[in-house]
Amino acid sequence: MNVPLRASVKCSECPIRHRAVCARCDEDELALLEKVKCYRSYQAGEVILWRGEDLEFVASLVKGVASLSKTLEDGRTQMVGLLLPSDFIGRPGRERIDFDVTATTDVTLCCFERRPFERIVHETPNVAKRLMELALDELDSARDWMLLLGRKTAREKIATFIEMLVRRSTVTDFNGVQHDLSLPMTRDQIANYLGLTLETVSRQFNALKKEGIISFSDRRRFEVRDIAALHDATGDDADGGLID
Amino acid sequence: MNVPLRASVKCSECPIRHRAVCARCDEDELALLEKVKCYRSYQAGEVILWRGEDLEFVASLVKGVASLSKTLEDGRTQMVGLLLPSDFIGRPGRERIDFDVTATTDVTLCCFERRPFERIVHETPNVAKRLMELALDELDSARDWMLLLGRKTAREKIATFIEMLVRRSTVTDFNGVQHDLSLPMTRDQIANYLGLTLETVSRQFNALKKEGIISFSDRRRFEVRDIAALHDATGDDADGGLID
DNA sequence: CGCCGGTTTGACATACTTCAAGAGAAGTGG
DNA sequence: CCACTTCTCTTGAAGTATGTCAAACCGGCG
Repeated sequence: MNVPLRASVKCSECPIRHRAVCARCDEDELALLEKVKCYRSYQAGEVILWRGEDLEFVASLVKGVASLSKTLEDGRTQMVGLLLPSDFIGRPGRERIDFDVTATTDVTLCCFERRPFERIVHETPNVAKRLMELALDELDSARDWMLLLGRKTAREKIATFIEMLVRRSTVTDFNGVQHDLSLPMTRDQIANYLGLTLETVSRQFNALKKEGIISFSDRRRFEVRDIAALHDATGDDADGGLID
Repeated sequence: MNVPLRASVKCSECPIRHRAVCARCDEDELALLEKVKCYRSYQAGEVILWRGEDLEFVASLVKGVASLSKTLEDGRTQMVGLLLPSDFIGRPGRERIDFDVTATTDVTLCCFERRPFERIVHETPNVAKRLMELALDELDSARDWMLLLGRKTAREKIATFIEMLVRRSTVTDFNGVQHDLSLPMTRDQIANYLGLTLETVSRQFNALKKEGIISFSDRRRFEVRDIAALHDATGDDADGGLID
């Protein structure tokens, strides 16, 4: 459990300043948080929190990708959430979590000890409010995921997954040109995310490739060649959830 | 869209007083809510809210069962939530919802107009806090459901579903004796809940019946004969989530 | 009585999994 | 720099759980 502490960035220069739990804070409130925060890093594959473990800290994800997952007795596992920068780990008023949190890529967290943080939540409506928004956003995406898991075909699942990657990455740097995107996880992890096997994931990726909808420059980096066809393959309706 | 208004029960005598959004309110706060509340009833099958529709009210479910569902272009549908008494419909700060809400059985709601309610939330930390708890509970059960949808077999899904019914109903009246339970929905609705077809649901019910794990007194009423075997069939581990 | 929605049951189809083998990359140590 | 291992990914062949289609059943109700 290698958890090197790293120097923190100043809040005012933090890349997730405007989206994380602190998004609505004014300067004074930010100073309050700044006093108790500390950075931690994890390598890809490291477990950040075990299911059932006592939560000693809560955190904002600053950099990288982490996943929430649940496992059945016999080892079948299902990811139940994907955390991207600005997402929050841990909940006010909860001492435990019922899933494992794992670093999918190298990850940097902005951590707060749970107790002091809860006091701040209690006294800072702007933090409490933002926390509520984040929880509701997660609920929305959990429900989209339920539709995918329960009703979509393998092909639709893969297409939806790719479309989500495109959307969540071009949000950050969009200037007309489509860059290569990279899969933040292995086929196996994608399978656990989509409720499939890794073989099916592989076959569906290659099917979309053969149809010219996507192309790979290497096993992890790809490009979308035909975004309309990709969308058609998702099974969603025309404007599906694009009401940002 | 038949929405007869019904006389409200006094909050102090309300059956969901201690679990709903008002659970943490004191007498004064309750009076505030009492002033703006009103009851509405819906018949089984009626749509309470359409996806995308403007939310004019939010509500607590007082009596009955309602469901949240999402539908793909070609008609495949997936339930993404089941609302039981004390569950909340609608979210502060959200003007729309991205799923349909339908009355599964006859339903009674305790409604609040959205705007006045949001003002109350803003000024009443006890309501805001409870709303947060309810959202987090929903998030937890959404994640359990994702594991079920993504990784469980038809048999495990049915067993899990029955176990949930047992748990949520004996919570209310537990006195050692196990009464008949009734399925609050049709096979078709159960199928949409579990990500199956109605035929598979029917077959799995009958399989469990043949094995003596459950028995039916009629198509809707059943009894659990072997609760240990039922639990084994869920695929969950021994103490699975029973940390109430 | 006859219809009707919900349900059961059977026969068949198939999407996905499972099992197995091999191909590429990527790292390790000599 | 080259074996050697290891890990991830691909591809094929075969198996199976679940879906699809169709018919019959059942209880309730006009």
